[in-house]
Amino acid sequence: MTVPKEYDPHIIEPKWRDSWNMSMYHFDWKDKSRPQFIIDTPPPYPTGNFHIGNSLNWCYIDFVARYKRMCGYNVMFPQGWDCHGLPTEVKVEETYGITKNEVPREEFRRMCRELTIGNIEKMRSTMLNLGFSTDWSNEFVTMEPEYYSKTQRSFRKMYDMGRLYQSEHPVNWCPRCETAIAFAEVEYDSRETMLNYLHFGDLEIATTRPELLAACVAVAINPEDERYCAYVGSTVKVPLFGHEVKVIGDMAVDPGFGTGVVMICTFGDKQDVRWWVEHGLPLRKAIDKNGLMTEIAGKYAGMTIPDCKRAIVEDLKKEGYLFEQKPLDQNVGMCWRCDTPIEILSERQWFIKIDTDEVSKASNEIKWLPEYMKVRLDNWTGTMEWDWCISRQRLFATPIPVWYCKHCGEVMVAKEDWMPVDPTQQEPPQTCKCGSSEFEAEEDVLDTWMDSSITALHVSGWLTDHEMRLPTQLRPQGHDIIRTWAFYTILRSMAIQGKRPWDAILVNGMVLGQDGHKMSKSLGNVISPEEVIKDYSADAFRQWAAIGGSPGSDVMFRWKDVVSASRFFAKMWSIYRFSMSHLEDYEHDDYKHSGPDISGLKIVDRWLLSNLNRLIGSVTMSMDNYQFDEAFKAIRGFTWDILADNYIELVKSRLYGEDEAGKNAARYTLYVTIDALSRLLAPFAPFFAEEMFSGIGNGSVHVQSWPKVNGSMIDADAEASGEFIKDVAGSVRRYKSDHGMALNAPLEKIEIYGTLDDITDVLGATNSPVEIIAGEPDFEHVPVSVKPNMGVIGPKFRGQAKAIINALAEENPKKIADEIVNGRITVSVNGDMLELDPDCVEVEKEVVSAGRAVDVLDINGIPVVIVR
RNA sequence: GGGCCCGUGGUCUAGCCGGUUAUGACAUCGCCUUUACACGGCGGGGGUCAUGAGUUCGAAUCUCAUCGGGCCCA
Repeated sequence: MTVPKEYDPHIIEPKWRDSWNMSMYHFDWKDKSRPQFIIDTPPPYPTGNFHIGNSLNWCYIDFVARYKRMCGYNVMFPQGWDCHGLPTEVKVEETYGITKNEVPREEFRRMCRELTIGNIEKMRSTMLNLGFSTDWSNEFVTMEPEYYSKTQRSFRKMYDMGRLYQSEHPVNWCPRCETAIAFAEVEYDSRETMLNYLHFGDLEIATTRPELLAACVAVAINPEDERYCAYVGSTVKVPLFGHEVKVIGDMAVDPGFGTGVVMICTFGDKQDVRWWVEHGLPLRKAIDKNGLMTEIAGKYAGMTIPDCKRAIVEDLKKEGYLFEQKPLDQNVGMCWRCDTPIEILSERQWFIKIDTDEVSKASNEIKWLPEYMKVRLDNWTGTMEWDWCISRQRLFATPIPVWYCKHCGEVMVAKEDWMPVDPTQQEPPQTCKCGSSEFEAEEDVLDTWMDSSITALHVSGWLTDHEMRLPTQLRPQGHDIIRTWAFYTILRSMAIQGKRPWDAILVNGMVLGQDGHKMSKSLGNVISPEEVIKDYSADAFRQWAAIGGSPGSDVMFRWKDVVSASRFFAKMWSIYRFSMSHLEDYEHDDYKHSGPDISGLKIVDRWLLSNLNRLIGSVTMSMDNYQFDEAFKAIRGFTWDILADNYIELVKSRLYGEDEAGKNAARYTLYVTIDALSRLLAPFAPFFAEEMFSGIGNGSVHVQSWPKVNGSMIDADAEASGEFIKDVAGSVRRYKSDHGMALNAPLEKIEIYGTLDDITDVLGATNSPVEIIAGEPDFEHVPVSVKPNMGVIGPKFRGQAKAIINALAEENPKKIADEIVNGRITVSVNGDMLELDPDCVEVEKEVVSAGRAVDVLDINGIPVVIVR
């Protein structure tokens, strides 16, 4: 087999991508013999761009999926698409130059669908290029009836459980998107606003929202504030509007803020809502759904909020109410989609009751990776005040399956067997209790988190003929959506099935640009995975993902990491090419059937195989702990430092030599190592590993088993001897280098004063005669210093340790060295004689040559004499 | 204001339930074309492990404080 000199990923990667039979990654619903490993893959929003952040997360998922499959699990790595939502609506409006109200509802939804289908296609292509082992037989698309009927059925089920209700309640409202949004969708940003001081009846208040004067329903003071406590119970007149409001006392009022008097409006902020509820205040709606002032704002009616604010401030000044203005830094809640400041409006909405105890209980059963991410969920659940508002006033989303009877107003929630259903297009198939068959459709739609919070249920086979497989094994996701997707999924899984959705959650970090900042178009630091594939390779990108940082931490994208990844593949390829040139006519089946003849292996072979088995052990452990960076670094270290830089150099003479037994031992070792490495690399570099494995094995590497540690090959003696040979070869190489000699130049003789059974590879590697000599050489080792071994002395002598160290420093090294030979060291500590074990110290010796024309190398205390 | 994470050579990073000379990558400098690889090999320089205090025989590692950075929330 001829292996090309250079590895060209632009040929190899498309070759495998196009020839792989993806059915090898399918989950087997019927198989009960293998343990299941179901991944609750995040369904990305189909923007048409599978970006680098997605890619990092998917690399992690793919590492796990491929690893678990090789370990014998029945793995499901499904792929979903979370289609519904505002961005698509906005994009459609932009693309066609329309607004959603200008075309029929169904037409608008069709446009959204089409855009989404095209976007999914683009993202799928990137995913295939990145080599993900997606199970496409378990793909789901939330806008398809098959999926959203499940969303609707979940609505019905939770309605029947009494966990869903409709109510007029204050909600966060985005005036631009004209929809209610959940708290999870509110982002905060600090902005400078003006704090306005107003004469307010006999009182003085400070407010940042003078435009809400029309909505003022009370004035509050702290009852312990002596300046104002007498006013509690009285009424004051609202400036400009003239209506009378009560003065109430509430401990939540901060006497130190502003004047210590605050006006309560319906609603300026969340605190207003709390007061409104606690004190049973009336409701005055001054802002409508479009963000315009209502009738109660009198002459300001119809104005936008900022216009109204300006006009009212102007009038307050004119009328002499406003006596001071101070700038104030304030955190403003904004819509996460469009950054418009949100308002709190009271509207009739659908809500899901939140049971935080239930969520906490499930969260405690789930293994969080990294563990500290759990705190984020706990903090969120601990501060929830309102239920989850699930209705939205948009179009492209799952319809709320509800009608209202026109006669008696009764709510008719669709039955499960009517679903999927769009109440705006269909009439209920039965009449109302009151006998009427005239209904009004619910036009609101569901929050998209209602779709995506049942992914775990969906992939587990919920509402199908398959056996239910909940809990799934792994939820991989970003830390930015812990309070949304993770929270809602747990809530829904517990409510509907009474089970935790997953055994473990693996939280990935965000990808930062080369400059250390979050990737964003405005900073111009965005890199697409397709770019990386084009310039380097998918495997190199995947290696960056593996090695760039431990899961959970934010990872910087750096081109040089991709470059060094490509270099590793170049190196590995070169090793592979070298190995294959020696394995051409090699019949590895002999070894396969009868097992390796260990006795035929040389020390260096056993040293390598011992290290290989240790590698397998450590990589397996890292993979089990989702420590991909550790795993890959270990593979890289073994390959480069042990296999390439040392083993191959040491066995070259055997491989090119005449001794068949020695040659075969090296070939066997190379074969086993290449085989194991291709399997270890398979989860990380599926293309490269496949190419490698195709040269030595049958079938795809991705259906092979994960290598197992062969304990009998782990041999500390072989490791020590092998290490020694490696060190001798290395030292001699360095010696030649230092003395300006060619590295293959022969030396007259090398004398090793120690024990070594097999000198074959030392001979080969040094290209010089080697003699093993028992006993001491004709030069002296002079002990020059004694180094205390703190790891032994510390725990043993505790408080005395320091005194012993000092005492040892005083002693004559020669005396200590002599005592070590006798097995007991005595040392005088503060006048007392103490006995120490020899392992308490290390004696450093200096070699003094006895007049021969030689150079002496000291290798781990063993003298090696070089005769030139 | 509260919570979480982090601060290690020029840059990024490992180590962090205390114990040899603090890991590796990139960068840098010197030497080397040796029959897998110059996208390579060998070697060198470069760190008060943010600062200060404490616990301890011993601290990058544990505790507290300070400073700085990031994230989540109010």
